[in-house]
Amino acid sequence: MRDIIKVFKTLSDETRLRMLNLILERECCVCEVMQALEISQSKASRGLSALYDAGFLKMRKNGLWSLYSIDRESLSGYESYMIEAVKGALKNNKVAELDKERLEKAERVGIGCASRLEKG
Amino acid sequence: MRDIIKVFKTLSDETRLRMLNLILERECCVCEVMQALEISQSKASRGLSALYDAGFLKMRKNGLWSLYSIDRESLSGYESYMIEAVKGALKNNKVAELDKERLEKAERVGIGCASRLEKG
DNA sequence: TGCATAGATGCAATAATATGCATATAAGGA
DNA sequence: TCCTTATATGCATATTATTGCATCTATGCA
Repeated sequence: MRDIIKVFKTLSDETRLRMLNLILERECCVCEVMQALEISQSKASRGLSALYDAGFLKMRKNGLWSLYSIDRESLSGYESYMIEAVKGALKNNKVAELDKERLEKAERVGIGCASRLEKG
Repeated sequence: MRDIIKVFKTLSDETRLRMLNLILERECCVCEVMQALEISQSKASRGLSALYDAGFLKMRKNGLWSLYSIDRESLSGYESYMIEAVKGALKNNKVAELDKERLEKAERVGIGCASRLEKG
């Protein structure tokens, strides 16, 4: 029971939902999430680690950067579904769309940053 | 976005999960829920109305009794799935099983009480 | 070895939730 | 009309969550 409560608690916060939705686009580092969502560094870091603790995200380190992405392999069946539900709920949502637009334009703070890696 | 946050918030509480799980068995009145879960009357009433507000339950009045049941017809797709997830998560859970045992034995407080109606 | 940088975290303030107790409401029956 | 009973709710308090700020840690590079 604890696990499912943790999952629901983690998802019952707008910022964390927006983060999850954003990372469905692609792997992100903390600095990109904070820029895309226009939130503080500590808020971004804490939100991501909550999603990580609840089992939604995996993380890899690359130099100074922490790169978070959906943990597709380890998601339980119902967690996968929750993600779909979130995706559906944020489809065509203005806030979520702006988040994604800002992600495109996020400053590439350093070479280890997710988007920079992606573009070679 | 608000709706899904409300759904997640509502489900991120042990008492309310146990209530939902209990009502999956059958329609219940407030007094049965309080006996089955061994909680106070105000806690039972508030928990049920939260589940109602989030769209999981429907309610009908019968005399003095408020009878709550799963609102199968009006559930959105993802809400139905959440219910399945809760059901799965509480399967074989000791606490949840005790809740159901106590529901069987719940005192029939009056003729309008759900279980009494059911048994004719 | 020392500096710069990305991210994590302790602490304190604030906000949001949950809960008990007392009381209100509404319906049935005397 | 008054009394009883099941449920709902206002209020005060307790509990938990969120967040900013400052600071710490770990890594890379000069």
